Amino acid sequence: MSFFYKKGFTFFMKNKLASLIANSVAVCTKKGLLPDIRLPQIEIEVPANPDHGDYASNIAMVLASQARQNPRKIVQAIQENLDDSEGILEKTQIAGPGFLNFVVKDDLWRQVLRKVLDEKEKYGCLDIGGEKKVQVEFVSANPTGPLHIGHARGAVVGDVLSSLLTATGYRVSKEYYINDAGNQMNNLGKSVLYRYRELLGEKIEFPDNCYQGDYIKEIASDIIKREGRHYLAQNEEETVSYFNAVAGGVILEDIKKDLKDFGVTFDFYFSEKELYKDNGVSNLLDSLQKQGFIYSDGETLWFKTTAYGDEKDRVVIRKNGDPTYFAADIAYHQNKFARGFDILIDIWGADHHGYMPRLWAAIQALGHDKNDLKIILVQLVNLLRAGEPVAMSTRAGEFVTLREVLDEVGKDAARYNFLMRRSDSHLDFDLEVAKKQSNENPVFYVQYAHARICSIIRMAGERGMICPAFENTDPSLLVEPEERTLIKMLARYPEMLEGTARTLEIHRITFYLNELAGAFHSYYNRNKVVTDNAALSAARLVLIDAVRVVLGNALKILGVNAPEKM
RNA sequence: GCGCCCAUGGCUCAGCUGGAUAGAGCGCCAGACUACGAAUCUGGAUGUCGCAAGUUCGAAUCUUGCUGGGCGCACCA
Repeated sequence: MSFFYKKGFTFFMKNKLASLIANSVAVCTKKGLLPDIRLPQIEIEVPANPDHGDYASNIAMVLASQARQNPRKIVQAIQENLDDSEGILEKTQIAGPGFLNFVVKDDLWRQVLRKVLDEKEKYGCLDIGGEKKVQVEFVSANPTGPLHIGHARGAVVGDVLSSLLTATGYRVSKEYYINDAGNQMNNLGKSVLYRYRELLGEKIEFPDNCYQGDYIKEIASDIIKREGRHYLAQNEEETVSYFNAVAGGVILEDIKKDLKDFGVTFDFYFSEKELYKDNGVSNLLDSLQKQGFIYSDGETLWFKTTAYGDEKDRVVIRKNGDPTYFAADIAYHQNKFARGFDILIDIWGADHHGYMPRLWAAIQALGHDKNDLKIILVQLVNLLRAGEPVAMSTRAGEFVTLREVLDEVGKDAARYNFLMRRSDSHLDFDLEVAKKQSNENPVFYVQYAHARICSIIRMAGERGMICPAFENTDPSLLVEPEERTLIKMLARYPEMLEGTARTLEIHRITFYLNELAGAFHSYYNRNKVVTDNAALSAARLVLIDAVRVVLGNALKILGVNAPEKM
């Protein structure tokens, strides 16, 4: 019997069972038990209740109206004519309104352990991406201040998504877009100048649009230390521009360092200024105007985004002649495609959702499919401390930075907490809870399962029982229901990754991990792994080693440490 | 006013894209270490899946309409 299944056990079994059913229906038709009908897509599902078998098919209910027969009668005919010549099934049963339930032989399930242990850290890696080039753009915060907790969530989502897509066969590039051409950056330079003057004795009223955090003061004070006070006498515009560059550079380096300590790295930092080189933006607009996507009302230039379903057209060149942010963004996305990416993924704060239609319109005008740009919205983080909201304001400089969160709760807990909800739903992040080393904090639950397994294997080794290879064990000794549950869960891992990659809903990984860790803890408390029975111990060591591998693989995608001791 | 998202036990959320008796964690109650790690486990109580229609063998899931909440609706980024 061949157990070659590239996309995982479940995928393999579903195909197998679907073809068994298709054959049986054909036989039934030939025998006159069923009328000559068009066979629909055969769905094989995994029942929520294990009493309903390992897999189930609703085929009889789907056929019922077409065949004008009672579903129970149809399913009986199908069951009786099922030809399991390979002997993969323990039994089949008919249940409910007409489900056909399949129980797969335990021997077959146990082969999953062989696969996990053969492939080790590669187990779960898929090739569904077909080496397509994907670019994930995320964080992209303007270097006007340190990253705060809201950025942190987007950072983890982008980072984990990138790891996931890499593991499932895409070629991924992670990019950070630096908005350094607009007037926010100008305000940064101005803010530094105000602090500079203040530090040198002037009395300053800070305008609303200036940044007032302490980091601005530090940068101003560094400039004074290094270069003195001569900027007081110089042309303000030049000084602001220079201070801009200095401050932007310093802050960007700090951001990079914070991200690195958070486990987030980028392949590329892209500066908005690049887009304006060689008149890039205006050349692009010219060419779009020739194609009829852009028109003038005499004073301003408009992009006809309504042609692609936006609610109104959008300005690209203002009355004063300056291009809008949108204009640069069109050029940026054209640039991305020009670099050869097949799929673009943008990760935005959910408050930007109104911006989606115009960007989709733009890429369609550029000749791409709407589906080539996927936009993931990340909802804001509700920061709490012991249940009480923490005030946040960027301008006033009152916010909790990524750095502070890292220092307070650590990388693993912070990352895991951000991954426990769908990214498009609000997230309460409680600093006190994230710090707790208790079961209120699921990251420890999962890490503990991993450490516990390592500990058992260590202890077995000390007693002279080295964790054996699958070939040297008798897996048929694994007969406990908890063992079957664990094996089935390991088998589901590649399929879970596939669904996660397809939907880009990375929270599914944390839910899977919680379940797997729970199944293991439960098993552990009921069954002793290392016993006097050498053969049984060997088989169980192989089982928990496979659990360890899968826990480790999934945690690796999340960028969370899988400790051997805690 | 228009558009997008959301509504599931007391709280925070899942629900594998239409399946069988809707699940976890926290909290509450009652139990389990002379034991491979108790950061764990076992059992119990809690639900008109916001409301109302529709689609079909079958709806938390799809359609429409309400109600209630979040967020957008710049020649800001």
